[in-house]
Amino acid sequence: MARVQAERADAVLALATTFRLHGYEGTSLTAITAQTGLGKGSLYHFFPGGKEDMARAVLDEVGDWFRREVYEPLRADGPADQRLAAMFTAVETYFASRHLVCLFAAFALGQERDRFAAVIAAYFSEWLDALETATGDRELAADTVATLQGALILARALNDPALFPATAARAQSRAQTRARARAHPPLSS
Amino acid sequence: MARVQAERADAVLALATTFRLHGYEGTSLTAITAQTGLGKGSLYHFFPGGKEDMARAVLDEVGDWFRREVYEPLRADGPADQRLAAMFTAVETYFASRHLVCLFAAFALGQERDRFAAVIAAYFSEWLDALETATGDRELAADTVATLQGALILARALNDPALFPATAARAQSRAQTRARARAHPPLSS
DNA sequence: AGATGGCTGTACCGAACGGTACAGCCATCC
DNA sequence: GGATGGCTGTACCGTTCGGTACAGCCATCT
Repeated sequence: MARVQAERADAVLALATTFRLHGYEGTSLTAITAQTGLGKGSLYHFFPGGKEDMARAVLDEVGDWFRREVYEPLRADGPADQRLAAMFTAVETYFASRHLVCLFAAFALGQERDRFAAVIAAYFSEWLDALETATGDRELAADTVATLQGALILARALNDPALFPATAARAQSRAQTRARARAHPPLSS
Repeated sequence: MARVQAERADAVLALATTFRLHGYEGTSLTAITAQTGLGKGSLYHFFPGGKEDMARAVLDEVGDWFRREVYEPLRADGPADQRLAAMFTAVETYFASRHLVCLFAAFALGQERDRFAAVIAAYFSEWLDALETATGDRELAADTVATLQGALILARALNDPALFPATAARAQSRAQTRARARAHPPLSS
């Protein structure tokens, strides 16, 4: 029993890499068997729904990770500066070891968006909500997430990994400055 | 003779829509024949290199458009405010009628990135260079392009088309403000 | 030791894939 | 009114696709 869940979880980790590198359409079952080391029989035992089932498991796993490591800290107690810093640290280390690809962004661009529309929208709107909770500014939240996502694309497109943390750092100080200004408004406002 | 080029150009336009909606891997020759109204024979007459040749023609066409309508105005004479405004107007109207998908971003995320790496990198680095020329600030250029690209993803993911122009408008005023500050630095700096 | 059942590899399926070959249509030009 | 050649539809190629069927291995439990 424990063996089952452990190996399925391992498979999900390997699947995440494959889907990240090749996208949904571009991921073939052959590539999956190579990456996971599992035969088709095992795959369809763990994921009766086939490829879509596998992708959904990966999206769920990633979504849970962000919920736990990114969104919750944003809603925690403490100064906004600290909560924002926690988010940026988590996000930067996450994508640095994930080939600078956000799975949800990749799925949002292709035709697979319709198939996974609900879970994709949930991922981003939860992120926006948590950031709005931390900063009190919905527009700032949108600008921040957009900058991060765009920086991932730029870093991939220019094949310049350092561009992501550099852009993220500027977005962080901008967000912290504006959140601070909002918490302690100047007299003129 | 004129007939040839005209029909190939028409095919490229139809191809752009197909690749935008389905990505490179997700675009089948069957879908292409349906969208363009051309049989495989005609397609392989116009594009001897097959699917990759078709995609490359589309990327070239889009790249030329941006070079002409976006990058050149950024390098033109006149106040930075005006050049930036021209860029944002062109970009917003462009993507609004293109399903809010940047073809180069979509290709940068998938496995097709390697195949088209050079032309993808050229598209973004030319954009950054032109923006740096207009604002004198490389980091501002990166932040601006990243915000625009991220806003496209957010708008697609949340299925909220209005999010793109709203985010773009904030990025525009931010860029104009900072470019203005750079041109007329305050005494403290 | 024997039975159970979760798990696995392999062979295979029909469909669709990207790509090729080629006969012929039909507007142009002499 | 031929002859030319750009262009087109169609049949077909080998390969790979996602998915299924199933026999059997082997750790567990009695």
